[in-house]
Amino acid sequence: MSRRTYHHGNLREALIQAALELIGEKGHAGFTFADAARLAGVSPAAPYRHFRDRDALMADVARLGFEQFEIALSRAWNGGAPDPLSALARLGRAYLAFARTEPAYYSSMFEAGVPPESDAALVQAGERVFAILRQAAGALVARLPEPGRPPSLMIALHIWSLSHGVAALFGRGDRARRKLPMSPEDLLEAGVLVYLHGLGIGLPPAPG
Amino acid sequence: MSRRTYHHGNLREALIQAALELIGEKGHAGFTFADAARLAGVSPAAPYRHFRDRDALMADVARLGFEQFEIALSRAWNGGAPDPLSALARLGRAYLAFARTEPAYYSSMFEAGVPPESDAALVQAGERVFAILRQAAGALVARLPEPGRPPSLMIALHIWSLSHGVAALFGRGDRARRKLPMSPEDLLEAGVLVYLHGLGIGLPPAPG
DNA sequence: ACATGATGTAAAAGCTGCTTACATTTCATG
DNA sequence: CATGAAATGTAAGCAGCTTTTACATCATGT
Repeated sequence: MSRRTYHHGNLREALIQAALELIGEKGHAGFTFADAARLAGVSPAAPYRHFRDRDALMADVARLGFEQFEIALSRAWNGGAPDPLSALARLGRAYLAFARTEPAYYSSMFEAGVPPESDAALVQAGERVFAILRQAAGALVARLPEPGRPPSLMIALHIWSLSHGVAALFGRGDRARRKLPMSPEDLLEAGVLVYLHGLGIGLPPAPG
Repeated sequence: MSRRTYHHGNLREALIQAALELIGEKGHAGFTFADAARLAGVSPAAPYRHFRDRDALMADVARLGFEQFEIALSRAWNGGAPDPLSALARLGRAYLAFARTEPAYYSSMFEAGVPPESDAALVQAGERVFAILRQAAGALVARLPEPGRPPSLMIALHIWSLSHGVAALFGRGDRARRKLPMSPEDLLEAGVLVYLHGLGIGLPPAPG
């Protein structure tokens, strides 16, 4: 891991990777600028050439997390094909898969206390993620009769809240708050099906 | 705020109050053992007489948070009176009120990364909170016909997840992730009503 | 009264965050 | 090429936090 050249060559990326590794190991609290520098093989002052301070690195990790999240979710949604309901099921599983396989990203995005207004690119990345949920909600609601159709914004907020709740409480392996009698994926899918049935969308879910 | 006696008298409590104050101001990341000691008017080494380390203080704050949370929620549920649906609405508002008015407690409980298994009393306090939700779900499901009745554990998990999702994403004033066209309370209540309607409980919610 | 334990302080070692001054490399431009 | 500027890294240092150790002070029970 030691380098031969004076210049690292790609320190910015290396620091982000180091941050992800450390956050994944010890959580967002036990992540240290100096540790990231060590892991990248540079002096403790070098990171300041690429990030204003430790918080700026955290914010960048969160931004990248939202960008990866957007890729994963939009791929899962796949334009709503073949039908919105099965696409939504894929979307939910992709949401939980991201929280499980990328806990470092997820906690930097939602739990590290990064002030969203600190970085315009960060809020934009978050907006693009939400736009996917918004689009999915719109496709689902489109099958309801026009009058009395519930607002798709509210549906998107409900689905997002339920997904985040399941992911944050039960969706991260050992750090989950509770043992479940089912997988988080099944829990979320069942909840969304009940919710959609309450809206008049889809089939009544099989109980049990 | 300076004391006259050599011994503080109630340093343990004072440190917890100081921690809550500091976490409320700067978030769980920017909370410092030394700062809490300063705020309590003692030397930086004094807290170690009452807490093994900084994380132990965080864990105790989280435990107290769950205990306060239990009091607030059980009072709101009030045995399900006068009827489970309106009691559940109170419960939801109490959940969000706690997250809003006690953000320091809430973030120490759910976002600070306190390992739950570190303290048996902590997990027990969490269990007692969940027992309230479990009880509420049981009361709600009791009005459904016995065969095909959905498991109340699952319902409790869904309601908890939705509540936590709304609270974490939108329920903390300035630190909320997004501006909403409605209050978090209304968002949660609408979501729960749709969900319960999907289960066959309660009246169909008014759209809009 | 007085021994003992509980609770505080002082001092110090090791770490981190961050700044400043300096060293090395890369790169554009003539 | 040559060469100066910009980019990127290092070294050294200050301030603050965490934690430990040795010591000081107070409270309590017999």
